[in-house]
Amino acid sequence: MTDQSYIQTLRDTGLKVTPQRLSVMRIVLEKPGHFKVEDVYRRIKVSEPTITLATVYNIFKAMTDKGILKSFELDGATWFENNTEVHANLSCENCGKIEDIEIPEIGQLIQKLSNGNYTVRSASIVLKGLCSECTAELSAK
Amino acid sequence: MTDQSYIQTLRDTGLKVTPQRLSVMRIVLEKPGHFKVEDVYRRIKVSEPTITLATVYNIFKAMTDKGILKSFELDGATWFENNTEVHANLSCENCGKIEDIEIPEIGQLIQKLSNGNYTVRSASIVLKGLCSECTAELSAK
DNA sequence: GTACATGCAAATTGTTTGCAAGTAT
DNA sequence: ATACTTGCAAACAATTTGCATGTAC
Repeated sequence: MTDQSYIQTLRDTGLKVTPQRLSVMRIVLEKPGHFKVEDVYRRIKVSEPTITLATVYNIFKAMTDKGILKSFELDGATWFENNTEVHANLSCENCGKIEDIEIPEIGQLIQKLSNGNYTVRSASIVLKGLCSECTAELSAK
Repeated sequence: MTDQSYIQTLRDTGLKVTPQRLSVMRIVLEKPGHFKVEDVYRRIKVSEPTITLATVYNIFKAMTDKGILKSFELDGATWFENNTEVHANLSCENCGKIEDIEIPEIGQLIQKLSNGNYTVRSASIVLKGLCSECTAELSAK
């Protein structure tokens, strides 16, 4: 991903282009991942010491409102991710990693709800257990 | 539900029977519902003024650990419910109500994950949108 | 020039902790 | 008798707010 594409995304969604937003985007849009505000803030602060936590909060909120990111809550904190498709996030109680699980059927089930008696605008599916790696490792013994 | 059944539940799960726990159970096990610690605390405090928020937190944690309740996070707070089956909670952005949605297939999908490459110990499915009532009302116009 | 974004400090909200005193078993 | 539970106050973590200054468009 290039800065040009980030700038395009901001323009497309009606957000102004600022160095702070580009800094955040370089971290959270570079590759699939899960991010906490505090962590991203600390990473950016190294090269841009004037940035504040409140600004990073603002940026995450703006990007989520515009559909660039998706958020979910886990253990008292908000996480952000660039995978905006309906999917499950599995939090591994062994290694701490968060793993995306694509479950195409779930997207369809939720779609079906929206065609029925409900209106569904967002879905957060958070699982706790063991990721694929830890499941394999611990059942191997 | 009777106090006797609550006492039984506590004994069965290895929790001691205390007046504070019974007070909480009378509220959260009486009928299907969704509860925040703070709200339950305030309701109990009327008749038992010595109870503290920390105690109510303790009780919810103990009951959830024992599988009597289930929890999920929504808009920065933890909610508890007595429906311990896998289901979705839909938070209505119009009326504020939280509605249970039973989706039998989802339980099976998650079961399937657990039989596959993952180990799933808990699942939290939180939807935002419009509840059945508000969906009907707003599409009627 | 105007509306939007940032930086900063302080406030707020939800939750946890440590510990002494009390109580269930 | 012992381990668990409660009450209380204080601490903590995550997030939000208000406002002056700064910047994108």
